[in-house]
Amino acid sequence: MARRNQHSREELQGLAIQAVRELVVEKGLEKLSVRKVADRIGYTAGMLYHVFANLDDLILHANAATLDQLLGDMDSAADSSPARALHQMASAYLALAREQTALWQMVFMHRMQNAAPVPDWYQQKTAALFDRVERQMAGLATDHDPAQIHLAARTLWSGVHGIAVLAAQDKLVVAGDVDEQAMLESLLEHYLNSWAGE
Amino acid sequence: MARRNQHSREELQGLAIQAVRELVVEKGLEKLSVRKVADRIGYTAGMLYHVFANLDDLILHANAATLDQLLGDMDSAADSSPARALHQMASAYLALAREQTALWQMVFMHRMQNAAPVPDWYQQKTAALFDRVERQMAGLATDHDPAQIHLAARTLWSGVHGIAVLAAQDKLVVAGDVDEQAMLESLLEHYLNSWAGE
DNA sequence: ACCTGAACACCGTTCAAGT
DNA sequence: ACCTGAACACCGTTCAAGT
Repeated sequence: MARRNQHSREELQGLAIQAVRELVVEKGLEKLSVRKVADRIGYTAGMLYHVFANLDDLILHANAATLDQLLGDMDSAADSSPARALHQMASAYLALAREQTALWQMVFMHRMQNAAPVPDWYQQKTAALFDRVERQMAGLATDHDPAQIHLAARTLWSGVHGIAVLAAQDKLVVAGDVDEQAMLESLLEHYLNSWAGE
Repeated sequence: MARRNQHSREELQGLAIQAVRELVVEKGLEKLSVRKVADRIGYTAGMLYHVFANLDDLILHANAATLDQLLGDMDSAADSSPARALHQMASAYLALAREQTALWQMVFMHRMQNAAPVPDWYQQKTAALFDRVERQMAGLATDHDPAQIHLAARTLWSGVHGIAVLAAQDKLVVAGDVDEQAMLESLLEHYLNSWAGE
């Protein structure tokens, strides 16, 4: 058999992406396979290679949906004062790691095979994330030059990311005796205190 | 054939661990396989299951060597003043991520299969790392209670870890326009400034 | 044009059988 | 007791061939 034509190319992509997200939530990233994705949507594994370049490409597209969701959450915090906005953005970032651990892990822990470069469209999405932070930092300390703001934004957000890593790990590995939300507040308060000048 | 008996059980373990570390440095974690490890040391894959529980167990043992090296580097910084010791420890942590990226990645990015729990002996090694940090933090602010010191140590070190993640990523994915050493100094200076009270 | 299904080159893991 | 080698149940990926 062949030529079923029940779905357009775009519908097929959407179905596959949805299946990836479901499977990863149900069984975890390490159990994900092209064959299982194909099974779930009622096609063969070979078909997916007509619609995606390979498994990495498929995962990247599934991650794009998660990143868009995160960017949306972070944007809805942008109206508050810079300090409040940064707190809310960090909380949104941590919430994803805690509540959607598997999806968060797929975004931030998945490494490309063959050390293949991450495509441009994807890198732009992750760069957009740092931009949101930088913009708020700029509003917080108007006397700092752009290079200082760039460095501080990346420093602060690396810290937030590190806490999210710990939160995701603890949820998966061992229930830690840590309050990640408290760590987040400690980081933001003390770092910004000193950086923005009290 | 069988019963070659050229190596003791302990020698076999050492050979396998060494082969894992070499292979991961040469080809990366995603290319590592039980069969390749066995090939490199001149045995069959089956043999490794008489000496290790499975691939995760083998990787954990290889990671133990890296963690011991890191703990050693961090300990040799313990003589300085608390603030200087923390800077040196953080630099040692970052140096591992930058210079031994593949080994660092295997320690901090490898997830267990089947969501199996990380064994006790391994968790104690990673806990030892936080202990080193906590001890220095205690020396820095004698008026803070143990719970505050515990929280601050984990917060600061999550930040250091986040910067190391970024450094490893940039080295593998795309040469970033970031100076991670400067980020480290920014984090330590500002966080400790405010936390320890100016 | 769209999709299949078989094939290729791999995996981790187990375990009866050889010495 | 020590280790092999074959087997099992999987992988990602390709592509000639069917409709």
